[in-house]
Amino acid sequence: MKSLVSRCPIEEVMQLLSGRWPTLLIYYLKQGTKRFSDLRRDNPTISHKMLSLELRKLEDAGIVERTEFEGYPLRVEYQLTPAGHRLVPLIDALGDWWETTSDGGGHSSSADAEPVASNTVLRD
Amino acid sequence: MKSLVSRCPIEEVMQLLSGRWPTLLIYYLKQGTKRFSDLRRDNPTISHKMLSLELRKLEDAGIVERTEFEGYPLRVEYQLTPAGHRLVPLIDALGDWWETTSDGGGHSSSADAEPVASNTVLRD
DNA sequence: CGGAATCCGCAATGATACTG
DNA sequence: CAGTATCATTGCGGATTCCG
Repeated sequence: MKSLVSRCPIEEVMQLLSGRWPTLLIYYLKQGTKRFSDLRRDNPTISHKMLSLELRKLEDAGIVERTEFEGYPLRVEYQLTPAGHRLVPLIDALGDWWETTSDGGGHSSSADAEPVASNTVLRD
Repeated sequence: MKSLVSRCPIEEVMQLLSGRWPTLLIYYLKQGTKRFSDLRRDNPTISHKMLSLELRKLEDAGIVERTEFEGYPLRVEYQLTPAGHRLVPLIDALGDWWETTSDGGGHSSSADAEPVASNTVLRD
């Protein structure tokens, strides 16, 4: 999905949030400031490159703020911007909608649903 | 994005809504019952095949209901299910968030933002 | 440690033709 | 009109390597 088809804000947001990682990263960032390697630990399956790319995308969109510490070894921290924080409940609402829609087994609800990417890797 | 990485509902919803078309189709379907060709008119840039694929995906997800009329010429109508209707405001909220975030010019707000895919094609 | 550049395979997408 | 099947193409996403 490279070029926009309409000027519709919905399409523009989806262009930003589409894909497996954006919402997941936002989710983990919700927990507070994270370093690059922290996020890699949170999502073991994302490649070095993808993480870097996705973070930049979110940064450009003003959802994530990047802070670089020049020392050694290089160190960079990421955190949600206010806009990013405002986005969180909307994403949670979608997750909530999904649970109440797809099944009746609400094992965990919106604000507390915990991704478990760490060890549960489901491949086709 | 084929396989899931976590059992997180957020990731599952995104797997469904990711891409350019799902949200756009839901948006147009919000207006009421539509035929296949109506939806093609709404989104001139979607291919015949894609529309068919995306509609099936939404149908399988229980967001869209398909009604087939056996007469001739063949005729099929699509409409949002109750679950689909519940999803609409959530998507609108995202569009709303985008507008208040990316700029300060709130020219139109959530429930009334109108996609104009019909003629405004922006390529990179 | 964090990130950019490169190469490459595969899945998603699009064009076309065919069926009911 | 609506949908499927087939084939060609694109570009995402992953592995690797080099730079700061």
